[in-house]
Amino acid sequence: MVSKQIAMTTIELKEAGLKATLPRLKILEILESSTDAQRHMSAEEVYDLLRGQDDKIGLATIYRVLTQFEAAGLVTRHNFEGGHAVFELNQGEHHDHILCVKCGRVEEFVDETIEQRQQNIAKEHGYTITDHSLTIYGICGECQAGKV
Amino acid sequence: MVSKQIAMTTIELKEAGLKATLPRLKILEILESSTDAQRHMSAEEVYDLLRGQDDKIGLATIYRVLTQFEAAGLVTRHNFEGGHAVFELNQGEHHDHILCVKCGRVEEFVDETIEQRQQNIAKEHGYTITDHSLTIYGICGECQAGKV
DNA sequence: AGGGTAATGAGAATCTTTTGCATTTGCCTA
DNA sequence: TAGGCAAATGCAAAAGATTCTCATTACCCT
Repeated sequence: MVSKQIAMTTIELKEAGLKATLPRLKILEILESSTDAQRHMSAEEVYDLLRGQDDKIGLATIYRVLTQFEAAGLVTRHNFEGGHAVFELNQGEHHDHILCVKCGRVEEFVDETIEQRQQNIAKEHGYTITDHSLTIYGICGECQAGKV
Repeated sequence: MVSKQIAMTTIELKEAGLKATLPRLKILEILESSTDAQRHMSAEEVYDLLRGQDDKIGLATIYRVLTQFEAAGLVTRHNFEGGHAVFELNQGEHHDHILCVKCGRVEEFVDETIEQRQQNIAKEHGYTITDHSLTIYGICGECQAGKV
């Protein structure tokens, strides 16, 4: 039921300290219902998906809301290559990304050793970590296999 | 002597398979003479430096040349946070970055353990690595010390 | 030195993201 | 539950970064 979905997202927004407005609910819904293959979406993609289901929400609002979600810790913004940022719903633990430069597929991974080393490196340089981003670019198995 | 500098950069360009034009020589010179504190420059910054020494080179050319340099392996483009790319001359070995979100300082580091783990992760996922980028964001010692 | 080709400059165009402002909506109180 | 205020939204314009177009200029080869 849509109403139950909405009810849940309303609570999430309230908990994040954000007023539960319709645009915010819709955007959060889009992010939560995204499949693995499209967990990483640009503002434009969210905009198009919402237009597709004829909830017209202004692009400016999408940007504003995603930025607020980021500040509230609900989503993470990634500056992968390509000139536009992509957003991902925060769920589960922190992870890094490996993406295919041919087909654009994005996969996630967690590596405790790397996490640990990063902490050490920051300490050695006298930094307090606020964030970090590790992205491996490569060619995925499928793309190596053939079709391009 | 400037002429010796030019002579050297000319050779570098030729070796990279690029015609040795004046704009390319000037841009390469700027990159090579940059201090550690400004090894990572945006196209706009290169443009301003060149204007400062009254070699007026169009911004479009800066972008074109930097992109060619990247393709030729002379420089690396980084998409740090902040909406604009920065370029860095390739010299010495590969390295990653740790940067201060307060003052913008960028430092470099190399960690063999992390490099190794990345290779393993790529292999586990069936990828052939073409590139990777690890950036740690934090607050440097100086900025923690005081002056916001 | 002369010519063909590739490179450059300037500005227009494009793309992504932000902002200003009038209008609307969520939420709290009476 | 209605009323009102502050916050949120939509639209259009602006801003910032990067790319493209095309006429002009500069390399490089012979």
